[in-house]
Formats: sequence, structure tokens, C-alpha cells
Amino acid sequence: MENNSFKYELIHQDRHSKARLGKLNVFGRIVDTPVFMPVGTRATVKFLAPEDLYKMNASIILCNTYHLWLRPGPETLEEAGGIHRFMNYDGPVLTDSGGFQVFSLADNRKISEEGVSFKSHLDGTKMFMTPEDSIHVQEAIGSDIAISFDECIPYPSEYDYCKDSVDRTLRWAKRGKEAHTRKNQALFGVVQGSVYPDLRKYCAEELVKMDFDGYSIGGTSVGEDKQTHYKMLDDTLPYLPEDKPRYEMGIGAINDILEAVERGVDMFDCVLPTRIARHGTLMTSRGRISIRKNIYKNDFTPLDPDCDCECCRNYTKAYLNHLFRNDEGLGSRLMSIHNLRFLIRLMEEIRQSIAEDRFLEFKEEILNKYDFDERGF
RNA sequence: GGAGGGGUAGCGAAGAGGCUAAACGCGGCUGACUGUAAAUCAGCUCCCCACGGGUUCGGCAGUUCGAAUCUGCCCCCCUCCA
Repeated sequence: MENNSFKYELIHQDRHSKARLGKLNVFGRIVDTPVFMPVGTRATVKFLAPEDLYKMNASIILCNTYHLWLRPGPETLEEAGGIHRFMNYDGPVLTDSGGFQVFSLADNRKISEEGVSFKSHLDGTKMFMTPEDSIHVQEAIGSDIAISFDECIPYPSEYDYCKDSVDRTLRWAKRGKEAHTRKNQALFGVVQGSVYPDLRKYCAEELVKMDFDGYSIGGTSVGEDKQTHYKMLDDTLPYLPEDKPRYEMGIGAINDILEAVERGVDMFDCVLPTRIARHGTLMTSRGRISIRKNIYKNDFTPLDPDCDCECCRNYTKAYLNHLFRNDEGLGSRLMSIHNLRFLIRLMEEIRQSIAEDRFLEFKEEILNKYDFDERGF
């Protein structure tokens, strides 16, 4: 039953770069790669219904183990029949392990060999998560792709700390893999190692020995400059197998995506498009737009005339400006739809350009065309 | 006509002799946002040739070393009674 397994198929390798066009069979659901995954932390891409996701051609989303663990809890998700039924979403779901919260909730956690103690951000309750817990919760959630529990190392960090952290992340990966029982759920390992080439290589090679279904690249875009960021990719990707998907975690800036695709990354997720949309910033073919500005008060043209999304097809900047000023949820919804569709369409064009062996030209074209600064949006 | 209450920056609203260019909220303007503690957060918001200066707290005139804060008169507004 080939159809019902998890399998990455390399469709075409760009002739002039390491960019690759692939097809990810996620237990019968197909995801074309490179792909961008909208983030739906608490079993919802904020303000959007699954129907919105289908319409914008989102093919896979990310949810978060830590948040769903706290609420509604694994029991509820199990009783619901898994996250797909719970949120009525029919596409593939990847769950992050909680590893990023080890990083982002730094003030409220303590790391030990056994696991991490957190203070719940909801009410301060003391929680303890082990790599095994993370896997068990992800199995209860019923995501299609689970991620190993890791430590996302802050930047900058001393070599010795990173070495110890990587070793621990590797031990956690092994423990998680041994605890993993579901056959209809893939499991990815996460490469850490901060900016140190030998640690990146070591971590990647050790994970590959454990034979995961895919490999994540973590600990990037945590405060380092772009050069350093891309160097970390250079120091990691050569050690990952060709026949498995590579996923750079938490990346959503346009230039970052292009640089990573060029180096052979297949999957991305990021809160950036949805968060900045809610905050009134839009990525458009004419550059960045801040919808709150007064110049849009009577601008009855679409956000992006070149965009095919529901928002751009039906609504004007004046209306979006009005919705934003009045804190109306529809504004958040429409602008989230736009930013997501913008990135998803970018990925569609990226795939097309790889298929035609002109990814590098496409990348240059985008970098020149879009009027964004170094941040990449 | 009589009795009370009140007029503070764009709006609402504190302050009741010096620490007040004046709390706080709203509104407005900037900026931030990359595996979501984020429909969030930070800064600015009387004027100016701005690490300094100039005008303010309904108006005018006083008291005082010093007033948005005390006194007098005047102008508005609100409530109640006739």
C-alpha cells in the first residue's frame, strides 16, 4: 500500500542550483514541495476557517503540541478522533514538538536531561515535558508529521553550551523515536548546532543514523544576521539525505525562503505572514504596505492588483483601512488570507521555475522586483 | 426667577498653592514582528530655530516669592425647584 505511506519523491533537481521540486505523499495526501505551511498553533490558523485554507491552496499546516497539550489537552483531541476531525481540516497537519517553546518561554522554563519544566503561560501551572511526552501528545493529537522534541539554542551561545545541547537534543531524538508507535504518523529529527559547522554536521549525521522520515533545520533566524543564517544552512544541508524532506523551521521572509530553496530546503512554516497581517502589514508585488496609513483611507483599489486572493479580488484598501482602524476581525481574516496566498503563490512560482531549470533567474527577479528591505518582506 | 454642580491638551477624565507641560484612558502618528505567551508590543502626540526655549488648564482682574489649584467679577454648560 504505497499510497498509504509517507514518502518523499524527488521530481526534478534544478540544473543550476540545489533547488529541488518534490512530491510529498503524506499518507495519501499529496504536498508539492517546496511548500509553505501556514501556522495554526491552537488548531486554527488565526481568523481562518479550513475552507479559507483550501481556497488559497494551502496544502499542509502546522499546529503546536505545547499549546494543544495545555488546552484542550490530549484526551480531548483523542476523543475528538484526532486533530483533523477536531478542527474539521482535511489536509495534512504537522505538529511542532514544543521545542520552540523551550526557547521562546525561556524565562519560565528549566532544562534538564529528563526534559523541560515549564510554567504554563496560561495560568503559571508548573508543567514538565519529556521527549516521550511530546511524542505521546503528538500521537494523541493525531498529526501526520510529528517533530522530535529539541532545544532551539539561543543566539549567540558559547560552543560548549551548544555541544552539550546538541548531544542532549540527539538523546531526546532517540528517546522520542523509541517512544513513537504510530505507523500513520511520520517523525522528523531536528538539526541544531547553532553557528558551529562541526556541530551542525555532527547533529545531522547522528540524526540520519537514526533514520527519521524527514529532517528539520532548527535554530535559525533567532537573531543572527542573514549571512550567518544562510551559512548555517550551508553547514547542514550537505549532510541530509536526498530522499527525505528537509524542513527549515520558522522561516517566512521572502529572501530567506529563496535562499533556503536554493540550498535544497523543501518545507517552511512561519507565523510572519499571519502575524504581520493582523498587525496591518501586507506583502504585495509592489512591496510592503502598512494598511493603517491615512493614504489608504480613500484608496478604492485592491491591496495587490497582481494577486488572485479573495481579499484582493473583492475588497479595497479603503475598506481594509477602515476594518483595521475599527479593530474588526474581518480585516484580520482578509489580510491573513492575502499574506498567506502571497507566499503560497510565491511557492507555486518557485516550483514552476525549478521545473523549468530557471530557479536562480526567478530568485533574482523576485529579489529585484519586490521593494523589501533586508528583512525580506 | 431660585438652589446646586461644572468648565483642564483632539475627546473623556485626574489634579485642588511649589515635586505640573499637567496622571490615566481613548483617538492620532511612528516603529517592531521569522518552528505564535503576539486581534500584540514599543515610542511620540501644546508650540518652536528644540540635551534648550515659549505659551497653557473658560475670560479678565487680584492675593502670593510662587496659582490649573485661593479671591472677585464676567461668559458658557448641566441638574433640580418655580
